[in-house]
Amino acid sequence: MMRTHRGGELRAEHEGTDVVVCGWVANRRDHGGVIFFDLRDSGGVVQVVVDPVRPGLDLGHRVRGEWVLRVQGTVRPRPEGTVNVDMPTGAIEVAADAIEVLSESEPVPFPLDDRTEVDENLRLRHRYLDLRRDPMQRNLRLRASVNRAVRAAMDEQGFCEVETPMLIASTPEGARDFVVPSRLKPGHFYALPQSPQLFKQLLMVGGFDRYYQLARCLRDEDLRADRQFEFIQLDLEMSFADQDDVLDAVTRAVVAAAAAARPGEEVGTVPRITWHDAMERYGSDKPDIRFGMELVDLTDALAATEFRAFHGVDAVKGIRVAGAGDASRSTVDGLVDRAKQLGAAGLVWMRVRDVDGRIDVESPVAKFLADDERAAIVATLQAEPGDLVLIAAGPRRATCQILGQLRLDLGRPPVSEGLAFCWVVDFPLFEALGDDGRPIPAHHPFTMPHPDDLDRIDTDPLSVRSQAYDLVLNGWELGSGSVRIHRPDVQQRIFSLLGIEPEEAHAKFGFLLDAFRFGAPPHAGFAFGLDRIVAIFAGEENIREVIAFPKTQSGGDPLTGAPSVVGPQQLVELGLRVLPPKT
RNA sequence: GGUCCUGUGGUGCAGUUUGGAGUGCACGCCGCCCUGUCAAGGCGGAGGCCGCGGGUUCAAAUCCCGUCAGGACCGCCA
Repeated sequence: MMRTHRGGELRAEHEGTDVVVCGWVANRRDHGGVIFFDLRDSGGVVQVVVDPVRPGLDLGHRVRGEWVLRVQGTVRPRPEGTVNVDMPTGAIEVAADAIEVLSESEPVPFPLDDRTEVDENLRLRHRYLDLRRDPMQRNLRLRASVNRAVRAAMDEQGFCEVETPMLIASTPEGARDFVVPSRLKPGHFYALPQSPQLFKQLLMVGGFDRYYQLARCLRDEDLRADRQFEFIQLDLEMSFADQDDVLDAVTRAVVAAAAAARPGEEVGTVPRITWHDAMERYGSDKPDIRFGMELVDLTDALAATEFRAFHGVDAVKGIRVAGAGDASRSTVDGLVDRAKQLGAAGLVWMRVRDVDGRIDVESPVAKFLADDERAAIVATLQAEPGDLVLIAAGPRRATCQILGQLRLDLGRPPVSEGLAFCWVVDFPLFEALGDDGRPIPAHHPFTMPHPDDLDRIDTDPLSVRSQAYDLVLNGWELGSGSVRIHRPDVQQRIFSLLGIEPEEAHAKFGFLLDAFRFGAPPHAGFAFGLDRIVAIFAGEENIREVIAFPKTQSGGDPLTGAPSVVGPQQLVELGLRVLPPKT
């Protein structure tokens, strides 16, 4: 037997026990007459005491950081006054009787303690060392417990886990596909799945009325702090289910995940907000509802104003920054610049003041506003002396989004603080009209329109809501889903509206449309990103911190050197020829 | 495709604004000393293509141009 215990799990109750522990030397303190090692294993760190004059133990002087040791010894209480209350194992130590060096180590290229912020490129090049560090150990173990909780929650609700293929046909919709050349059919390619979307709908037709999968998804788009080429989604689909059923099932899964990751932190009921309200109140379709500072509509209050910037515009909206009335001129000028950079024509700021018992505002534009208009602004925003008020005017959507961004700039807490899930429902079916006048789907073309809006689909498509919904946590979009169209006639209407000819539809999605001819159940589904939810649970701003072997922003892996060139023979076999680089 | 930030012994930083000898701090590494430390301590030592290339200059870590790498963001991500 290699070991009897994990050293990091030894406690006072083990006193007197003969143990064998294995691990890495996290630190050594060689006093000459006595040597201490901090031995690290997956359970934590335990102190090993070595008396180097004992036979066989003089090698203790030679031992260095990150050597792998097997230590046989006795667990004993630490002497009076040497207990370390900061360590879980601090009450005891392992008195070594024998030490076996299992593996030596060169000096490591960066410290493995968690006090030092190490260059990320260096961390990734030696990810196997980085993984030894406490934050990575914690994050990946947290991730595993989230996976476990999610699976348990899905199993409990009667979902059946089904794997779907990684090598599939490319469809031109959506993100850029990763493609894989076919050897047996040169000139033909597989695509790696952007999501199991079509397969899970086929599973519904196939009678698996509750499917889920921790699905690996791949999209060849530029990387970000919250986006990698490949990522994991909890993907699910339900037959004979409506939007409420899906929201309920997903809520149970994320609440279970939160309970596993953040025990003792109450998630509560997950609120629902319509897309329209999210845009109006937060200026975003992924509202961070952990804090207030909501957008307030001032259009009506200023309907009669003669102030040019507010006159005759689509919308005037404001936010109240509580207590920021003492912001310096350079600070507010910075906010104006920020707003302009975001596309605003300008930004009006007002310091709310108490003038002889009367609340009024101090602002460069105060003189252009009537007394009752200034009063209306203060009243509508419920502003108080000492507050700063920011007002933007212009096209409604843009104005909301600009103020929404300022709201985040000014008030957003660190992402790790608190857990505020919310559902955003009633998304518009179409995002906008394309250059050809055709509506552009906001989700995907299988999304069921809202039944109340169906009659406007031809006359006023942009006003049509869909049965699509997003899940948001602390202002991060975790995922989205929808009720699907399962009736060929409705699907045909949507396709023709989008300008997709029957032949084209058949070429792209023929297998799904065929399947729907043979008794397709009504179904709905969802998918949310595990990397993102785990990152937030872990208090990380960056999903690379919860992925064992992530890619850099330029899509490379400094550890393995991917992507790399392949040999000519490999290309020949695949029927490929590489073009010379563009000059 | 674009904007911005960063790149200095093994590591983390300062130095760059205002050009003047590779100058400094902390950690690590090597050697010696040391019996209760836990970021051990003391003494001594080694270690540099200032990312790379070009330019300006009497002189460049420092200014300019380009390039590479990492990061943040825009575009992109149905």
